[in-house]
Amino acid sequence: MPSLLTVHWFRRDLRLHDNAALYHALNSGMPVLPLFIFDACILEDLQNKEDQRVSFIYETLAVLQTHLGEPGSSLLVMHGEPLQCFRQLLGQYAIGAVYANGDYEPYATARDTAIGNLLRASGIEFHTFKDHVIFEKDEVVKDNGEPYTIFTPYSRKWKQRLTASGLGNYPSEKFFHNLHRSPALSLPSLGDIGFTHTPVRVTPPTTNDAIMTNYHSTRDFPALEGTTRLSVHLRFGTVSIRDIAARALELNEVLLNELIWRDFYQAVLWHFPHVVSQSFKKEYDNIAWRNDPAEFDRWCAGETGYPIVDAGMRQLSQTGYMHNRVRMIVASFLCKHLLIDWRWGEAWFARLLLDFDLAANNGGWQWAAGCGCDAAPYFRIFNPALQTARYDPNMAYVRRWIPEFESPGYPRPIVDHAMARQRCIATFKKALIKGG
DNA sequence: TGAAATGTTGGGGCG
DNA sequence: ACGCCCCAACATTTC
Repeated sequence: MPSLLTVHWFRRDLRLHDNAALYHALNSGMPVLPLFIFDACILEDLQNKEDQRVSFIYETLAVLQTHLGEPGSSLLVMHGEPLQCFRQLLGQYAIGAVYANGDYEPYATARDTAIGNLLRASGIEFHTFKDHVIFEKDEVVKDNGEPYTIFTPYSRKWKQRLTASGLGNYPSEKFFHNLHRSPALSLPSLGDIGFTHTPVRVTPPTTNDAIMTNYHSTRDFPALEGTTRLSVHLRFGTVSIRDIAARALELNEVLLNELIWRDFYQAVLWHFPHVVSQSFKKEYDNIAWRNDPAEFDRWCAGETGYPIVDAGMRQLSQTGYMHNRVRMIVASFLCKHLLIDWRWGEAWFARLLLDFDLAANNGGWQWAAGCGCDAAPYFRIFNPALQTARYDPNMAYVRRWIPEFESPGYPRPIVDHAMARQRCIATFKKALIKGG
C-alpha cells in the first residue's frame, strides 16, 4: 500500500507564498502533490484563442514548476473537465485528501460541490480555505445577521473586524520538505489545450511603497503610473491579499478602501446571486435600453468621437487593461449616453480584461448603471469633457491611445452630450416610475 | 467615486 | 457718498 498523498489543487491562488490551503496541505501529515487543471468548461467559453489570461496562467505555471523543482517536487498539470480529471487522478494516485482555496463564483461553487461529492464518495476529504479575500461572505454582516448593501457601513464593520482578528499569514515556504517528491512533470503546451501564446505585459507582482503612499492623490490620473497595477495578480493569486492589505493598512487608507470594495462585491455576489443576470435593484430592468448594435460596435472599437472614452476602449483592446477612472467614464457613457444595457458592456470587459473578476466587474457595471448596491444614482452622468479636463488636463492619456486625435480622420461625437444627458434622465425616470 | 440649474452674496464700476 | 447693476464666486437644489 503506497503512502497516501494530499493534493493541493491550485485555482486562482497561483503562488507558493502565504497560501492558506497549501500551508494546511503541507501540514496535513501526507506528502503534497501540487495540481493545476486547465478547466475545459471555462476554456471552451473563451472565443479568442489568443487569450492573454491563458498565456498569463501558463507562464505562471512555468514559474511555479521551476520553484517546486528546487525541493524536488513537480506540479501536475491536467487539461479537461475537473470531474473527469479527478476520476482519472483517483485511479492513478492513492489520495487521502484534497485541499483548495475557496472560489465564490457561481460556476466555481457548483464545480466544487460536485468535486466534493465525488471525493467524499471515495472516502477522501475535500477541504477549502479562505485565501482570496480578507473577509468572506458571512464574516462582515449587520448585527442582525443580514448582509450589507451599502459600502460605508460595510467598510466600518470590516475595519472593526480587522482590528479584532488581524490579517494572519500562512508561511507555506517553511514546509516545502513535505511536498511529494517526483521527477519534473512536463506541462502540456498551450497548443495542446487549444490556445496560442500571446505576449503578456504585466507589472511584476510586487508592491511599490511610493505608489501606495501617494495612491489617494495620483490614482485618478490615467496618464500617471499612480495605481498599484495589482488587479491581475489579485485575480490569479500571484500575490497574497493579506500582504497587500497589510501594506495598505500601513500606508494608505484610500487604497485599503479599494481592497474593501473587493470583499464587498464578493459578498454581494454571494448573497444576491441574481445580480449575475439581473439588476440588483429590480426596477432598473424596466429601462427601455436603445441597444443600438452599431453604436455598441463604435464604443467597443474606441470610435465614439469622445477622446477620453475612445482612449480607454483602445487601451483595453490593445493591452487587456484600463485605468479605473476611465473604466467609470466609459461605463457611464455606454449606459447613459448611448442607453445600452450594462450587461453588454460587462460582457465586453469580461472578454478583454486581464484582471477580469466576475464579482468586481459586475459590481462596477451595476454601480455605473445606477442599478447596483450603493450605486451611483441614475442622474449622476459623467461629462466626458469635464472628466478629461479634471483628470487628463494635458491630454497625455488621450494622445497616448489616440494618435490621430486632432486629425481630420478622428470621428465626430457619436451623440451630443446635452441631448444624451436629457434623454438618459427621461428614460431612466420613466422606467423607475413605471416599475415603482 | 457628478453635473447642471438655480440661488445667494459681495466687491467694484458707474452714474 | 450712495444706490444700482453686473457678475464672479460660492452655495444649494435638482436631476
